[in-house]
Amino acid sequence: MYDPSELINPKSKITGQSPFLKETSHWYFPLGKYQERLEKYVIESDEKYKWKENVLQYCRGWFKDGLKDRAVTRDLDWGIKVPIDNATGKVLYVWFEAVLGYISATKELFKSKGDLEGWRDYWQDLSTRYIAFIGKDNVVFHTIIFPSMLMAWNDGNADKYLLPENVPANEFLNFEGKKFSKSRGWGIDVGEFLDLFPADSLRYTLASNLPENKDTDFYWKEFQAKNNSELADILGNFVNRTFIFAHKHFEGEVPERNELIQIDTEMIANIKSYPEKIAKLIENYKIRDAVFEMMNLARAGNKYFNDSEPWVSIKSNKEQCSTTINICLQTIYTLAEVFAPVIPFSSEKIFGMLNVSPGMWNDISESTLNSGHKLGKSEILFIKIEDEVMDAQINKLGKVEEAETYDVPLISYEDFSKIDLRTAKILSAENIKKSDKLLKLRVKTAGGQRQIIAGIAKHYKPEELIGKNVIIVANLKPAKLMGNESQGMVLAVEDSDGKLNVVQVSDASKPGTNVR
RNA sequence: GGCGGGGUAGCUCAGUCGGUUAGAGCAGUGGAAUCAUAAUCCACGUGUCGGGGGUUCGAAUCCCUCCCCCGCUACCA
Repeated sequence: MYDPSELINPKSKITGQSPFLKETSHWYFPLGKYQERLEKYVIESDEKYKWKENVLQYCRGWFKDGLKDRAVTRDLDWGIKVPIDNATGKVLYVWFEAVLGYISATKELFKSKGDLEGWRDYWQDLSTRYIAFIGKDNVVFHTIIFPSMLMAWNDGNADKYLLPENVPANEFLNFEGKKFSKSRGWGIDVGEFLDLFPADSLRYTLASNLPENKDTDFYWKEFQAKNNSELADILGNFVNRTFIFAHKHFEGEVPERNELIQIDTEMIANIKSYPEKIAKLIENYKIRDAVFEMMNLARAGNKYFNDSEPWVSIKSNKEQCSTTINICLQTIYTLAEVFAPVIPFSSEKIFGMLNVSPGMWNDISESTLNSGHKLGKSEILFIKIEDEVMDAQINKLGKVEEAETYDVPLISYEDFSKIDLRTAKILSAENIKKSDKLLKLRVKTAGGQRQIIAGIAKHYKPEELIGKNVIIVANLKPAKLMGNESQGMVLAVEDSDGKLNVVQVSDASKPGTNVR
């Protein structure tokens, strides 16, 4: 990487001008003044709330180098103008302004609701837990810069702002092995995505593969697999088989829970332990593990259903069958509760199918549903995504990428020099009988006149070409096209409409001039 | 260049302040069952833990070195 001042003879790619140094002045934030307090803040927050190791490392690195005062203004003609008199042409540095934008946005939100003070609950109420979920590139702005700004304000004002309790930064999410890039068409727009697939399927896929420890990728195939073999096959099918069974054999009601045998008590223990386990993981920002455990509860449900064999006991021991279905339904209630943060729409559907309203997480118990409670209508929760649908998305990507990639074999200068390119003046042009593509041209070039057959009849009328100065490949081996010998080739390029345009040169070049 | 993170099974990822035969899900192979969206359940992993060197009774884990990927490093948010 070069410093701009080290470049030799630099030029702007756009204007061709050379950059020059100029003097300017800026407003600075005295970050150095806050180092001690910031270090204390980070250490204490970590002790209290257990910060992530990578986040701590970032901070330690900055502290070790020593915090330097930072310019918080820039000379740009766009951005947030510095709101003081002698600051014309100055805008706020993005990270000095963006973090404040979080507060402004909250204020705006409440203002639009007609509540001018509501924003304070989020930024100033001591019971608020301020947690910054961000990507790895933003760590220092949320652990050092913004907290120092808030400290500065808090020092001089009565209304004090909260500092983040934790900044559980994630790494980056990539797309099909490469970085997202709007300009290169690599990725998919969320809105577009949601037109095609359910939000919950996306939410589940993202949550179960969150880049908590390192960069991860979104793959269409993985999305399909997660939707089909986890959401549909494991969770969806467990819910579906239970509901169908209850409607078919128990009149759509929650059946009695009778005498418990070992697998019953084991499953009941799961209903109690999973929410606790999942809650703990979420509180420690281990979302992936939490999501995995959510699905494990559905797995346990399937296993319980399988091992209990209600399709056998319905005939031989209806009381036991009744117990099995009761416990399966309680499990489904629990699944709806624990899955709610990840797949809220499906969760709501399940509550509807159970004909109950969602409760509080801490109230989840093994007997939330009373026997005799009437169940709602059951429906399929997740539709599987077919291969063809997925392939269509993948193919779409390939096309964009192909068009953008320039990957052709290199040739040596020697190879290039073998090609004899010459200017040529078109003296005459005429259509060739029985051909709708070819034109017969007479051109003047090096070595006198010659005949060239060009495949441009669909793009030019003969008379349009006469007198044009073009470029030809002069040493191409002669070939016969539709019975006419062609002694060379005219260069042409296709425009965005698919029309061919012959490459032209100015009249100043004598016909036969070498093109280099 | 400096700082930080990462490189572990076909794929996506856990595990890393040294310690029993390195794990999970998916995919794959075989079997069981048939209530269910042909869904479910059970069984099956000889992986150069990026390469090389070192410390140690013992290294994916600590140290050195090299390679590759990502982020930050005063004007993209």
